[in-house]
Amino acid sequence: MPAPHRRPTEAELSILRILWSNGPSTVRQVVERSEPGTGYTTILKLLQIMTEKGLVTRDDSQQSHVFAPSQPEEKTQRQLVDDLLDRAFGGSVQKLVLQALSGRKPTREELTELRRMLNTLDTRRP
Amino acid sequence: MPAPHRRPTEAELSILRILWSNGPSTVRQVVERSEPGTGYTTILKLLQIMTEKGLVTRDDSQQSHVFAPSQPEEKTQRQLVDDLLDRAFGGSVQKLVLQALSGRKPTREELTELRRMLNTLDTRRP
DNA sequence: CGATTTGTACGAATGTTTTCGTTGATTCTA
DNA sequence: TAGAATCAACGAAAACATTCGTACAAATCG
Repeated sequence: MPAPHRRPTEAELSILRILWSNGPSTVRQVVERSEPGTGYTTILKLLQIMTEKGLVTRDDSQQSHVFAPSQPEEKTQRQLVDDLLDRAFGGSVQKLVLQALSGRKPTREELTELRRMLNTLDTRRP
Repeated sequence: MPAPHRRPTEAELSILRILWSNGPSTVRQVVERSEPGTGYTTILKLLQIMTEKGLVTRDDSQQSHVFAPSQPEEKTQRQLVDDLLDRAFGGSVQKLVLQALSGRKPTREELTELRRMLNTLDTRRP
């Protein structure tokens, strides 16, 4: 029975990002897309740990096992942002958005896009 | 020479939050506001490490040293959110905001407030 | 077939973060 | 002033995260 999800560590998140953008992958495929110089067994070990934690699933029907994220990207992202919201922003979405936007200057298009998002959330209200 | 800022760890961030909301504090004051059961020397040690890292400053002119954050809350928050943006959202502010908002249902007031923020950012454009 | 390549498993070394016991100094109090 | 309370310093243990060497199995190739 898969334990409840712990937050992925730094190295684990790097691997998840590769799996999300490239789809289910073998160890070797992950290594190829990792930071150059990262050892094969390092990635393998991490994937083994991630399997134990339930962060990824493993298909071992082939000789080279194939790993896939067990959660959709969005769900993990939401957990991470919720977590940061609690840990650093006292739960204030406004403050978080403000800091996110003040870091990089958003283009007018991005602002428009954000407004559209807000409208969608507003009208879809119960 | 103060080393460049590393990202505060989990425990360090909890302490920073207390310092931000309560102002400069002694070890004891931080302990009182920490998770019940946290040992005095645990907090002391963390504050010593944080002083070395430059995350807090120490006023030792009194018998009980007084610690204060060396960066304003907003600056650290921005570092953290920028960091998460890179590590988990591929730099997309929209995706981050979307996940932040879809987590907790924002009230209409919050949405209004967010729109006001966007407008301010828009009109203050160079 | 025998050698090389490609793969998993595992354990141990290394590094980092968190916790706490102990020591000795200073201050308070009876 | 003696004993109790409060404090900073420090080192080491415990917990967690990362990296890699080694062993051995399966597939591939000459």
